[in-house]
Amino acid sequence: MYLNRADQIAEEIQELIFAGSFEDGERLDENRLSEKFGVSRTPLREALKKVALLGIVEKIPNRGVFVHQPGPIELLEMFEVMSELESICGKLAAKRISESALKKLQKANAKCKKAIKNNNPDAYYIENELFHKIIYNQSGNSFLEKEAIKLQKRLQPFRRVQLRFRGRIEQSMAEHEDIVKALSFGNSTDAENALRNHVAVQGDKFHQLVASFGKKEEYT
Amino acid sequence: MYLNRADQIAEEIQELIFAGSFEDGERLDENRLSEKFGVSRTPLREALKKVALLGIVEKIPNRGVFVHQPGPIELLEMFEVMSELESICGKLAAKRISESALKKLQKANAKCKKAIKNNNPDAYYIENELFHKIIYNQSGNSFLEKEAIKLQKRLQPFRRVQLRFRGRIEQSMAEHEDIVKALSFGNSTDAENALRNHVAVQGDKFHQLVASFGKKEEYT
DNA sequence: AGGCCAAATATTGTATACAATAGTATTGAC
DNA sequence: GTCAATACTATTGTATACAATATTTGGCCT
Repeated sequence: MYLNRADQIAEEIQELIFAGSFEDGERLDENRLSEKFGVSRTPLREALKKVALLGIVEKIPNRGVFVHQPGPIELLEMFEVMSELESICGKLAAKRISESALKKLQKANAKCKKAIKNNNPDAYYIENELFHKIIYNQSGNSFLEKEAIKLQKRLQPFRRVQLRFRGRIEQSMAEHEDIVKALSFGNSTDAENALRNHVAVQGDKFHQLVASFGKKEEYT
Repeated sequence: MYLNRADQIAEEIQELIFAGSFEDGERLDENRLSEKFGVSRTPLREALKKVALLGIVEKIPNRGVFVHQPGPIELLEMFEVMSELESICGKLAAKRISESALKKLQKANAKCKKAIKNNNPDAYYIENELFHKIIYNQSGNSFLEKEAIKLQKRLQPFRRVQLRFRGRIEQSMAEHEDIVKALSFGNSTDAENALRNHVAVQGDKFHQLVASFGKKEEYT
């Protein structure tokens, strides 16, 4: 998938925001950024437009674009939607998943386990992401799949923070097992609930998320 | 909410596509369109970028943007997601809806009825949209609300076609009653199911949608 | 001194000019 | 006559120049 310079820059700006390189509310100066990326304002503005439409920054006409790091409430809202989306994917996938996809899912899960044993968080994140993406894909609804991937990407940095909490990875793995079981049995109700619970921010997870808030940079 | 010319044009292009003014697969020529709208290519390109990111047209680098009218499969997929989103909104709203919102909901519903009695489809569409938007809003999740509104807007023209089928509007109204009832009783399970069913394309509605496909212009 | 209006400055929005890329047609060799 | 290479054309992508809008600063009046 080829990208022109403007789209490349859009990706890079996203990464920078996710990495916390900008203060909340900071204005993204077109001149400064165009100089930084070594391009003119035209492609840079296109990049900013893209980032704005993804909802990562806010664009105010004739004023500029301002980074908008989601606050705790907004994050909880996004996680609530994510958990419901995953739940739906699970519900549908339980009925529609193929044998080969089931095998791939088990493989990805095994790699997750291995990554934990090797104490390799980066590998875990990658395999975990794949695990979930397989489920999105097997929902048999490519529109749903795209939406889920979009939101997953946006929440990714916050999920990582969450998993740093003691015991969370182990719990997460146990939940994966339940999910795989439900999907292989074609039990859509179980799959639905297991996935909703797996992603939802409730109970301990709620406190962990709130506690970790604003401390992102400590864990990078 | 002020919009600059580029964003205005983006809206207009969307409308044109929804209205079926372009063939599926047709290339949106930048020069032609910029002349048509009386602006230069710069704001027009920004408009196209926006429309592309909304998923209404496909942009191929160095080739141009091509309109992509959703086919039956894609439509079914989008309706499936819409019905689930509405279902979630209903589930949450049942627990969170305020008294005043409930009143507004009943008011909107009454206006829907009135519109039918007066044989005024345009009024019905507007009030029906409001009815659903109140529920999105009362989900208490503004992120979910925004996503629901976005998809609602995209599916709007197709919903209209559907409602043209005999008996559909009456059935739709009866479903509204059930939804209001469930919400006023705070019954989240009923609200969830009623809304999913109300929006889902199943049974007769499936055949109607498929049958109506490609006949949009007959009903405008 | 404080507030308000106006000029200056900075920044976004748009137009035009130029560059790069993809698609098409023409010409030449076999 | 067909295929391929190359020049040509059309179209998108980017840079720069200009216009419009918002913000800031400085001066004036009260």
